[in-house]
Amino acid sequence: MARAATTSDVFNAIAEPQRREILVLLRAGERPVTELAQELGMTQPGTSKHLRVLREVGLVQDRRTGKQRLYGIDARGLRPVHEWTGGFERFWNESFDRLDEYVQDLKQARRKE
Amino acid sequence: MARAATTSDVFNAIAEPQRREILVLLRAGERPVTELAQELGMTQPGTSKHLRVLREVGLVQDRRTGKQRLYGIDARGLRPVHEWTGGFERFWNESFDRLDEYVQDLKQARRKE
DNA sequence: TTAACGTATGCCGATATCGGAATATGTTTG
DNA sequence: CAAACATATTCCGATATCGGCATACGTTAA
Repeated sequence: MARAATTSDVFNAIAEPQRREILVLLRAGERPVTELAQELGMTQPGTSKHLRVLREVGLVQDRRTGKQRLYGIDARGLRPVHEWTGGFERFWNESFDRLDEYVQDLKQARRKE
Repeated sequence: MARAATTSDVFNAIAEPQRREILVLLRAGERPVTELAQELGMTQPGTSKHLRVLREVGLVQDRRTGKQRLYGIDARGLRPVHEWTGGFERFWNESFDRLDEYVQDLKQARRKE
């Protein structure tokens, strides 16, 4: 088995730097592929492929206007990622000393099992 | 070029479900590989490999106690991910109505093609 | 209809991934 | 030292990835 398909998982979809960059660019508004390609410094087909992945996990939407196809963001899918990482917030909010303390506590609790 | 090495990038490291599960398990306290392997339902070598990736991006630390090697979390590296996704917060904080409206607009524009 | 434009898809090569099995490394105990 | 235990590494196969290039598809305009 190789890695799970990027296509099915948001975590995987945003593991790609260029795709993250696309999302950042789209935050400023809808854009056609060609424009994105230019801003990313990559080819149009390459950009189209990244957009496809993002579309399949639901992070972008597209709509046609004449010959153009405008891509827009739908970042709701990022919320689970934000929340998941948020579940670790105490690990960077607590001071180092307190973190150590916490870890010590855990150790002790575990010993009692 | 294939995908960037999991080894150098936190986004990539947490793209793997099993690795995310490891982090969740470690949130409750330090654990040796064998225990993690059991809880994940995977082999010890397999688990060791995931731990290596997590260690290389700095999300876990290990320490020796006798024959055992205890793995503990160091989730500070997740902060950038949390913050990056936080940059899109307004897209899911905006009222559903407004978002819905937006989506309806997109659909309608599409029907007109 | 045909031409021109914008975009998507298909094929390819190089590489990385994940999991399994066997084995190597390292630590403690007798 | 040797045996037992805990963990890491290596090799492998099947598959997925990303980027480039050529080309197919779809829409508009002449």
